[in-house]
Amino acid sequence: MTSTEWYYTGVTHAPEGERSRMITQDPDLGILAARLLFSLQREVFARLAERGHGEVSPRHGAILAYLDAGGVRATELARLSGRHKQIVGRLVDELEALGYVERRPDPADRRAKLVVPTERGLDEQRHADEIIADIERRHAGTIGEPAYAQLRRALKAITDETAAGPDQQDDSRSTPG
Amino acid sequence: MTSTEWYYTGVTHAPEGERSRMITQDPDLGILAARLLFSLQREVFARLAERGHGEVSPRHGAILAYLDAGGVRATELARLSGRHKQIVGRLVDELEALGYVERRPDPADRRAKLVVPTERGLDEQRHADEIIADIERRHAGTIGEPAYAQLRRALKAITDETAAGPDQQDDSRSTPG
DNA sequence: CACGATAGTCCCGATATGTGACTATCACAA
DNA sequence: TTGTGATAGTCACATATCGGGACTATCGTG
Repeated sequence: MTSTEWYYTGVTHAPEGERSRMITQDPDLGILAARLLFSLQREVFARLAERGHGEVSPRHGAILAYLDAGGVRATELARLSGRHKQIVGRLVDELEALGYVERRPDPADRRAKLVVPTERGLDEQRHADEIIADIERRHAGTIGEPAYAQLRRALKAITDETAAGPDQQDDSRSTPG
Repeated sequence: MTSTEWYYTGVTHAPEGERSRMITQDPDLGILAARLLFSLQREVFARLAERGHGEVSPRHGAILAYLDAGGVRATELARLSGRHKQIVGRLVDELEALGYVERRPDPADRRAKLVVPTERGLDEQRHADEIIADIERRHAGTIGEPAYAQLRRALKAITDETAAGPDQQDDSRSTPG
């Protein structure tokens, strides 16, 4: 989790000298999004560590989250995750060294290589999926199932409005899996 | 925007070879949070740049978001933003060089210094507030005012459950100020 | 007035990211 | 079948960013 940025607030007309307090009481959308993301990252990777996956960091989530058993090209991973292909290459190097993925030649294109999860990589994915599902269940318990379902729909609708790429920094550097 | 991490997905039981596609169709909470945060960051700082504040980055948001006219101690900013105090010190150095803040001695404690926004800093805050409010209005238009109000309440309720500090990376590196 | 804690800063090393260039291969068309 | 421009992946270098340790000044308490 190299969390890398902060945000702002839509607090309206805070009286002088009270801004920092108002922001903590009525945080803007950026702060809410950041808290949601980083708290999720913390918990997911802490729990992954307890389950034998202590060497992967949120950075690797950009790769792990989008792998599937059939293999995915690095370029595709870059597109999905919104990272530069050089960075994807490095992350794949690291994951390969840790035994989470393998590179195989793509039979359909000799320039390309498929990034394929190993059994360990698949295990990490399963654990990460479980952990996130568990967190989501907890949130559903906090605000109620219907409210949580609506929250997810609303987030999906809002985020579908915007696209993103390497120069648009879409991604979810937050997904571990 | 040095966005720095990605996340995972709670996709349940994706059939082999279909994971990456399912994730894009039904992204997990981490990916949703990341997209929300980074798209907001991109837009806020792009629009701030158009309004004469092109030299501040999302990193500075951790400071700018929590300043108020009365001044805030660096330690308090570190606590609010979840960054280490060394980093806060550096960000304040940068903002001071750019003319957004000043350091003044704290009359109540000769060890401490108050970080006080200059007129330029206050201008940035006002613009950032307006931009975020505008984005929030757009989102409300997309999913409806009541749904958006509920989204905000739900996010607040969920994020209030978790605290965060320098070693818990709460913050919202996303807020510009 | 001693003692432990706190505010802020400096220094250094570790981490992470971005850019440019390069090779191999592909797709398409003349 | 050969030439051309585009694409996949990688290497190397520069830059940005962060984290830990240590240090000074000051506080607060007994």
